[in-house]
Amino acid sequence: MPTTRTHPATQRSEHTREALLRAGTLRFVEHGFEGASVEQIAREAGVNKALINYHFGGKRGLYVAILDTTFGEIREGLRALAQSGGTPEQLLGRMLDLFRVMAEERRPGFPALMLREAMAPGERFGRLIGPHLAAMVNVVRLIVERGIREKRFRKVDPLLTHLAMIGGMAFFFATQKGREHLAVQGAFPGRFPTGEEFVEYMKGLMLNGLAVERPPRRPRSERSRAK
Amino acid sequence: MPTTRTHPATQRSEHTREALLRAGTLRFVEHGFEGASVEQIAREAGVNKALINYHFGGKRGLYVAILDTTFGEIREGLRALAQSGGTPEQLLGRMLDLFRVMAEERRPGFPALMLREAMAPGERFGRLIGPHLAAMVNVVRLIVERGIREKRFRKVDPLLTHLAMIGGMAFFFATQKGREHLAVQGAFPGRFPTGEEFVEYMKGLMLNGLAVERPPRRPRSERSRAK
DNA sequence: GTCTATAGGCTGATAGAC
DNA sequence: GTCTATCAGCCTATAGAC
Repeated sequence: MPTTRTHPATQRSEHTREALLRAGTLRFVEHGFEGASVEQIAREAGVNKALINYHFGGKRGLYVAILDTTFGEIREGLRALAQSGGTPEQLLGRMLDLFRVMAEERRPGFPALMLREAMAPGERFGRLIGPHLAAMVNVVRLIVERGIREKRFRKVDPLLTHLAMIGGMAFFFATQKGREHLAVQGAFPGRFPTGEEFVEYMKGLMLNGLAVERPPRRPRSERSRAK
Repeated sequence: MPTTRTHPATQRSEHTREALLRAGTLRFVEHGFEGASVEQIAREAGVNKALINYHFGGKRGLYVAILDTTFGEIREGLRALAQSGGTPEQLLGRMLDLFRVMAEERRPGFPALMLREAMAPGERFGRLIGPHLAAMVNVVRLIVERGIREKRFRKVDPLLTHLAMIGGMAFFFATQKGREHLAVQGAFPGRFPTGEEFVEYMKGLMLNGLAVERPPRRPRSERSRAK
């Protein structure tokens, strides 16, 4: 079988596989499954295009392998997070940090992969991505439900909370390149916020937005400026 | 010229154009530009595929026409919103309502179109979508800045506010079908929230999250349950 | 304006030498 | 495992009849 290695991994084949996974990720993230071509991926990986068929059984096989490894890693990170201690506020913050690290460092482009799959749900969507997404929803749900139980959060819907928070994050990181692109053309207004900036903003928004006590409608006077 | 009509619009050609625009939107939204085929679009529109070239000058021409009309309408709605009166809170709420109406009724699929473009920024991205996005950012910026000036909002960054809010909205509506799909397979946890539900949630999150007075860290006792 | 027929390019995949 | 050569299929676009 091509996809499961028979020889020790200390061979050129390992390099080939990983080069294809890396180049494939880049192309699939930017152009989607249909938009990417195996020739371009192979060229970018510096290997012959026939090797995509040999190692992964075809274009779709490469794509599935990429989704698998990517979301497997995300899920592992979530598992560790769910077991760690702290207040619900801290856990939510740590989840946002994890998302950023994955999106910017460990698995660049994973938000775009996720979004593309969710927008064009084929058969594979449910089987492949579904369980991983469900795990993500579940972590948020546990945190939010605990926050509510401990009277730290308002009685919000955990699923809607997940959608608003993770949706905002996925959108931001999936469209970072687009903003850069616009920036170069001078077509985008204002600054080009970094991932860290956005994550800090999101933490503030969520923690204030979820907090129990409602602020008074009329502000008395100017106080506590957010730095 | 094919794209600008010379004859009165009371002809079959008008029907053909609109059938192609409608079918094209569906296909482009679901499969992206590369993933959609003109043959399928023409079949779905019930017209001959050569007419795509006649009326729009080709596949790309049809796509551009779709982006143009879609985002033109969004922008018009925003213009009206910006001129209407009310508190910053009301304006933000009305903007979210407008987004939902556009995404679910007037221009189904527009969030997906926006996302796909933003994820794969080509040359046309800046020229075509850029100005429309800039207009969107600008409306949020004006509202948020007024809210801050009037001491109703915290001193938040308007651009980050826009990204979190509109990003969450775009994500939600672009992935609605995906959730339905998962729901059928039983792979998605929990309910399947409607657009209206999500918009109401987002209003609450933003207004609480942006509000001036910070809630105390320790809740005194259980009060004011959010309905 | 609409349709049929067809051209021409590109894509993913495979057979077979090394 | 890697590479070259090649194929069949699909896709967009066009020419020309009506």
